[in-house]
Amino acid sequence: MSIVKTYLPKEAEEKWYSYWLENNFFRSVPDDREPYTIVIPPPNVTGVLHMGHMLNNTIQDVLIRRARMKGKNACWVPGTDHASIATEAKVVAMLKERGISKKDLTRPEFLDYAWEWKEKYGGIILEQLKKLGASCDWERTRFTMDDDMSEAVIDTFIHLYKKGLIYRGVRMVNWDPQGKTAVSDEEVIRKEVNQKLYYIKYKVVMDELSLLSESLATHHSPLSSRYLTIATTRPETIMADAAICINPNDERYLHLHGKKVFIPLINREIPVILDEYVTMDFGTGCLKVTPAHDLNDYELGIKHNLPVIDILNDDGTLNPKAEILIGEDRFAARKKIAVMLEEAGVLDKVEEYKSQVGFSERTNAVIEPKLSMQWFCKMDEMAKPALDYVLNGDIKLIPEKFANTYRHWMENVKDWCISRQLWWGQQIPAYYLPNGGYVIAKTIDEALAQARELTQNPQLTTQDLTQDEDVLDTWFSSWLWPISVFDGFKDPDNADINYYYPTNDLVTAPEILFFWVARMIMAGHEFRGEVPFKNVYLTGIVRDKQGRKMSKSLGNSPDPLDLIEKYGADGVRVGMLLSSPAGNDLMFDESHCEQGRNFYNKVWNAFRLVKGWEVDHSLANPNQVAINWFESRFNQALTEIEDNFIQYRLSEALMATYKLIWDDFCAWYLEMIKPVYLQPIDVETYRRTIAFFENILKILHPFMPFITEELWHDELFGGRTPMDCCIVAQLPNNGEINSRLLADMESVKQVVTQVRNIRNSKQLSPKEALPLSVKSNSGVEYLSYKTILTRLANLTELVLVNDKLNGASAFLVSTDEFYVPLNENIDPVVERERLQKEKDYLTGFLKSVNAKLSNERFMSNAKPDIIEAEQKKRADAEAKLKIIEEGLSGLAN
RNA sequence: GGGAGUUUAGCUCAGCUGGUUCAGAGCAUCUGCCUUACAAGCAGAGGGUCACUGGUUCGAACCCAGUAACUCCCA
Repeated sequence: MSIVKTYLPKEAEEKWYSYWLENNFFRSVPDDREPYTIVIPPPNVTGVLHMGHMLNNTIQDVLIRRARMKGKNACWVPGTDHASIATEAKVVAMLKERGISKKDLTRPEFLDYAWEWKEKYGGIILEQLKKLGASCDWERTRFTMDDDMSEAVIDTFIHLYKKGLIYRGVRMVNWDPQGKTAVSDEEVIRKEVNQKLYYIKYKVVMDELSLLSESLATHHSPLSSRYLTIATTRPETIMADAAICINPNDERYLHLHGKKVFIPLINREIPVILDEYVTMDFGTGCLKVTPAHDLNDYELGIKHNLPVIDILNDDGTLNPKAEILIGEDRFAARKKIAVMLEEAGVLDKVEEYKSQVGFSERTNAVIEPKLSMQWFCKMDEMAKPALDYVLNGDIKLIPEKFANTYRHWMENVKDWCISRQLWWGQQIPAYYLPNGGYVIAKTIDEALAQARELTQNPQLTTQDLTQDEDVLDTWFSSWLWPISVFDGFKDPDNADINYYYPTNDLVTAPEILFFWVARMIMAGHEFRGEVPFKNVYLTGIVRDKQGRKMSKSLGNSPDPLDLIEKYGADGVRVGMLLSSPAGNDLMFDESHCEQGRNFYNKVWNAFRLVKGWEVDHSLANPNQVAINWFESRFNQALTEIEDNFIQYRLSEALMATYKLIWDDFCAWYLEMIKPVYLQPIDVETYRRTIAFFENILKILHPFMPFITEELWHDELFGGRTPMDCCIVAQLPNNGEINSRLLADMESVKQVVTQVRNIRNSKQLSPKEALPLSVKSNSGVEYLSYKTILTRLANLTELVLVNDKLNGASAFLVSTDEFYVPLNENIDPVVERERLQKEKDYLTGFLKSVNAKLSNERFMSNAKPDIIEAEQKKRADAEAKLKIIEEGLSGLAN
């Protein structure tokens, strides 16, 4: 055979991907077919392909290819996200390497560098997706900072501002002191960290009365009433304390009600306040309240009307309001103040303590809760319809369990901080007036007009206006993605948006269900009055074998491109999908890719077999039964696969395809029909087998696009026109299923297995043909399967008998009795043991069935078909028992 | 601390409305085979107290309650 024994994917991948591109198979323009649309979750423009992308995009590609093969107009829109903070960080780092500091650049200069960087590295991830086989319509590639995409963002801001949904205000935000920007809650990663819990004594301000009561009551309390002790992980913030809070029900501290205390080291007086918010059994039960530096304290401060003392600069160093340690970094200050407290004799003790600390997703700096002036988008009003879409099923979350989480979040939604103290992104269209106040406008000219009107001052010039320095959160771009990629803002009634929107499926990670998916739904409702997509398929996290999330810092993630190199894109795709039900984390193991590789190699070798056959037109077709069986089996599998896809059970759809091909087609069908070595095959079997093979290529294509396209074009399948490609072939239609034939064949397969088993256990060579006698009690006509049985079980003869055969190896399939007369004697002891075991099992089984059937409550409560099934079980078991008992008594003789 | 989820074979997971000979699949393992498509393979086989304890029911992996362990989200 001239064809190589193992399939080499590399060449075919490059060849066919180019071919698909050249022939515009990924291109979609509106026509009169039904659309099927997916918008890609735009990866960060700074990103490189990681395993999460592989999983996510493999799923999208499977869905889009299948839709294409079902005759839909399939459109997969690709693109990237400008990722303001991540990209800005990378550009700053790049400039630093070149010896340039961001501080020394003007905004336009910096942006020039940023765009330069984006042009150079921005497309990498999309190129990598091509290696995976992603069939995106690349002509539609978008970037969230493209001019018209940015315009949509600004228009949206203005629209929402006019509606009163955007406002400016001072709020507690997550401050990244390294990036010197606010970040959203979702960009904060909480990690458990070993910290220290410092117990600090605050001196109580004493008056004479308290001194008196102290002398009367102290022996009840182990704590000195001259001091109270608080526990904190952040001693450097004591200078910002506004109060000490205790629980009014805490009997230990009744004597502190209405008192004041001194902050150590700076001796500022602060009140003791009462609030049930304080947990009595945490720490000492005394809580220092620091409104400027803790979200809960901030709220407590508002409730008790406490002053806000902010002692930190934007970069995390202490400012003059701290009075001491001015200019020190917060962590250096923490160490120093511990020493100072110790020296002052007010550090009671230090304990090891584990707690959750927030880190910036981008810079990994410890997040500082900080009060600052920011822009916010109101969420309540928009959240309601967005919640309803999911609750009433207009949008389905897959798996459904995420609806709970979604609901919880939407019912407790907080306003969205949309400003970021960065340059890379869409600059907020707010223009400040010289005397305070601001206007919101798309251009500076419009801003000027508004400003003149507002101030009634026609002398104002653009020079007098200052645009807000900040940019908008990247998610404020990406929430518009399903609309903006089709120009739905610029041109709300254009052909594309009318045709493709709402899109069909969104494939993304549950981590961004809220800050991306939910907001897209809000935007969809706000700007189109419609859902942005109908189904949201939530993938899991790709983890390593030990269950750890794959990450660069852990170094536990394989490079996806290396995997493709090693196992082929088809192998990796299958590897990703084999064990990744929706919503479940994927425990990735390279062996899955190996399994994928083995699978395409199996397909390749099945092809080699068929390819090698010579046809003899004079031969009759001996394989009609096998052909009919496989046809039915194929149609049955088609239904199973379709059913799995409807339920988005992609792993199971793949597994059904895998088993159909490997087990039914290769292990059974091809073995049934393949001619003896170097013998020709009849034309009918040949023709039908090739047709089966072609259908197999079709159903396999969405999972393994490359090998299927490669084989599709082989001359075995006849001539192909240039546009006749597997990628656009139409999936086979459901055909007839002969269930009687399928059931019979299950018995036939069991017979084959049993005979092989006998051979195996007697250590006979597979080459040794054996005779087989059958006493059929079930009505299955085994003689009509004689060709198959003879072939697969390697029989010398198949004869029907009316009586059991003594001295032969026997087995039962259903209620049919089979006998293999062997030259050697059957060991009666072993045989008796075998039969007795089976008898015991059946007796027990029959007993349980009888118990049901004689139970009145079962008979009156169970559905008729259940009862019928039980009756059949009883009949079958009784028949089998009878046969076995005959066998046993035969042995006794 | 609040909420959600998970727990089925060595591993990764199915198991639908409680009811078929129901305890499954793939991988891994073991045994025998280099049998002319494929050793990346073929033919067989062995693996489980369905986390635990109760309850409901004629009947529970499945429903209910509690317990334990793990995971995620929110504080």
